[in-house]
Amino acid sequence: MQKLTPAGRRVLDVAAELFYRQGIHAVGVEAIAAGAGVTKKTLYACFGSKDQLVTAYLTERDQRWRDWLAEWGGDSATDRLLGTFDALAAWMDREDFRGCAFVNALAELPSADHPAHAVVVGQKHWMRDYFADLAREAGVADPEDFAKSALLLYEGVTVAASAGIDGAAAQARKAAAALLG
Amino acid sequence: MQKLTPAGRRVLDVAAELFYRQGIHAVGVEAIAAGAGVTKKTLYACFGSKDQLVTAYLTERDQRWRDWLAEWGGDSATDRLLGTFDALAAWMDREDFRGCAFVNALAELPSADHPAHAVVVGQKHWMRDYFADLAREAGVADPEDFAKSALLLYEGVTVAASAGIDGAAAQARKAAAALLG
DNA sequence: CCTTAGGTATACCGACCGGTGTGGTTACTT
DNA sequence: AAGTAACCACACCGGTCGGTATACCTAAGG
Repeated sequence: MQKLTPAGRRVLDVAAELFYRQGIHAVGVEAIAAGAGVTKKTLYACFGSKDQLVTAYLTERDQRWRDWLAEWGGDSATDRLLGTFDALAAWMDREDFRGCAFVNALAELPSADHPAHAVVVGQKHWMRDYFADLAREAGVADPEDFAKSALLLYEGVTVAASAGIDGAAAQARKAAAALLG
Repeated sequence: MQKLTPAGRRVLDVAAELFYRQGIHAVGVEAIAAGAGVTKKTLYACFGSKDQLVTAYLTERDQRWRDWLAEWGGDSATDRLLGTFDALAAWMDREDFRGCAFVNALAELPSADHPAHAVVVGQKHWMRDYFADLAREAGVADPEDFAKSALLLYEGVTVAASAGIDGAAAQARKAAAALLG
């Protein structure tokens, strides 16, 4: 995403908030423009279409999550590996959680042709590779195998939490530790 | 759900297909009525509102999944426990999978007041209890703890599969077996 | 000094949304 | 024979959707 004009920046911030909070289909461009104190004309000048605005929203959110993870230190590779679930717990605490934005987007955008689809798929594969890299560094016997299981636990956390199941992140961390052996 | 008239039955079948395939917001009552060969008047006589139709769709899908699980036999409690992931794999193969209908519904219906919300939450808690009961029967040391982890894996499978990750169900089964010790 | 980028405001477009009203037809029940 | 439940056809409602058109304003840069 190239640099945005001040108005474009406001639009993307408001869109991100509304899309996540209320869902993509449920939010109209009119409401986004109004929330950003901007006319629809400006919104369309900056993003071209609602679909592209959605894609920009997901792309930026993906980047923010990767930055969040990168800053989440840990002494050893194992610490950083299991720390992923602590980072997730902390992320979910920041806002009133409404599930994984990428999973939610997938639910609302069935067409595989939608540009947002690739962003979501990319994010999940990146997470799996992230787990695999750390597992390799930690000397896990089969890093790819562990990474696949870790991804399942990771995705399970967001779903379970949004369905009102408490302590999902801590549970996932415990299970992942058990799988490490 | 009380018994439906033939027209109501067709409406619910078509609605289930369209809601799952295209998403709830993306499907209008007009399209459902047309698909069922029925007028909107009849649709509203049978279900009252789109929200109630959505709720009926999820409720029936929940029941179908429980029936599917119940028929999925297994010699021992452990077999039935791990067999859940085989049942899930088979379920996902039946149709061209588009994720967990309940998770998708949650993504599209942010309001916790929506009657469908309770159906989704109920389904997830039922699954956790299902795992816990089987784990207890199988003599697992801490059945509740295992059930929580199993639920995470279970939810992870549907998300990962819809994000194009192959072999998620088999991976979950393997991980669950490892957690059983 | 004049152009251009980045805005403003407002009105408009066709299409579709969930939901209702009116009235007529069929078929089974009592 | 009368009544009723289940359905059809069709027209209509106010509201919102994503997106565009016209016209004007303002500040920065050659």
